[in-house]
Amino acid sequence: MIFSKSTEYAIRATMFLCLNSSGNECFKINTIASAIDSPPFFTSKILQTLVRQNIISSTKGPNGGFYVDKKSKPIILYDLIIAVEGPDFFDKCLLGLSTCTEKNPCPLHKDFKKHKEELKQLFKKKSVSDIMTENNNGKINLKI
Amino acid sequence: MIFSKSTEYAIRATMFLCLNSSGNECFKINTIASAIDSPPFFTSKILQTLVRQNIISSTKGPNGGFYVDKKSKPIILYDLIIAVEGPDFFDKCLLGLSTCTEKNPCPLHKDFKKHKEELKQLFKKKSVSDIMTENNNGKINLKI
DNA sequence: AACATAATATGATTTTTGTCATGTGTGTTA
DNA sequence: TAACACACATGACAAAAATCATATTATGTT
Repeated sequence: MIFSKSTEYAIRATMFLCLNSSGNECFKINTIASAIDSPPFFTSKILQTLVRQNIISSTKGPNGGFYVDKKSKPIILYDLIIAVEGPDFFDKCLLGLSTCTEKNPCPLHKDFKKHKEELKQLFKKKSVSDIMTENNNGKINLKI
Repeated sequence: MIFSKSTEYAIRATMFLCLNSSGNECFKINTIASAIDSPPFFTSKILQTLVRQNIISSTKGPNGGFYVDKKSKPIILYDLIIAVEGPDFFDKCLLGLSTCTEKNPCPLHKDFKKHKEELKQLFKKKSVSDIMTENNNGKINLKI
């Protein structure tokens, strides 16, 4: 609805990693992609940008793959989202106006501001691990 | 942020029409497009789909153009949005899962539901004219 | 040394966005 | 009333961006 496919894949893949990593094990891209029903090569590219931005980690070679470092700080959803969508994602104007500011707002600015801020805060306060433990009852749904 | 360019243009153009129509006057596409800083031919196509869906009106010939019928029922933002984005726009899964339902939710479903519903209600209760009168103080900002 | 896997670069496909040419109806005017 | 001009309607086309696929390279493991 509001995210690009790239971001959808990024979130679902990271969720898969957080869900299945008890220690520091790796998952190769084919395992991840088939677990979340995504195109492997495309997903691989997205995960590589996450690695470059230190959101997740990877190692090459046999038994290599992508992983999350359980010991390092948790992955905040907001950071994950803007890593793919760009840093100003949550500050864009609803009507696409670059001139839209607090002083010179677009007609929808006032009405939308509250909701935008709430959404931003939701994603800022929740980590991917938080989400996974919240959903710990029953099977986790990550497939199309 | 959450809308396509098509929807952005549709909303801005409709706002322009509501703002400038006291009686039943017409505005040709070049007037509209330059008022909202949008590509004229592309905008024209979008407005034509709005006409087909009875959201706005149009007439051909000299002094023709697009217009809003002030006497008919107000244009609800929700209707305008789904006229362009499609009827299921506000019901799509955040993670892009078609299997995501209340019984079988995606991991973000519960957290996002409230916000999605609030957004939906916001757009359902406001008409374009409402928005324009709300912003009646100062110049209305519809340009890029 | 052989192999497995991510990293990188390149290209193909699809969707979105934007342009152009022509058709169609409406009003004006001679 | 017939010719003409005007503006939307329609469909074909073009460009750009997003999505997806392939081939090659680099790197770490065994």
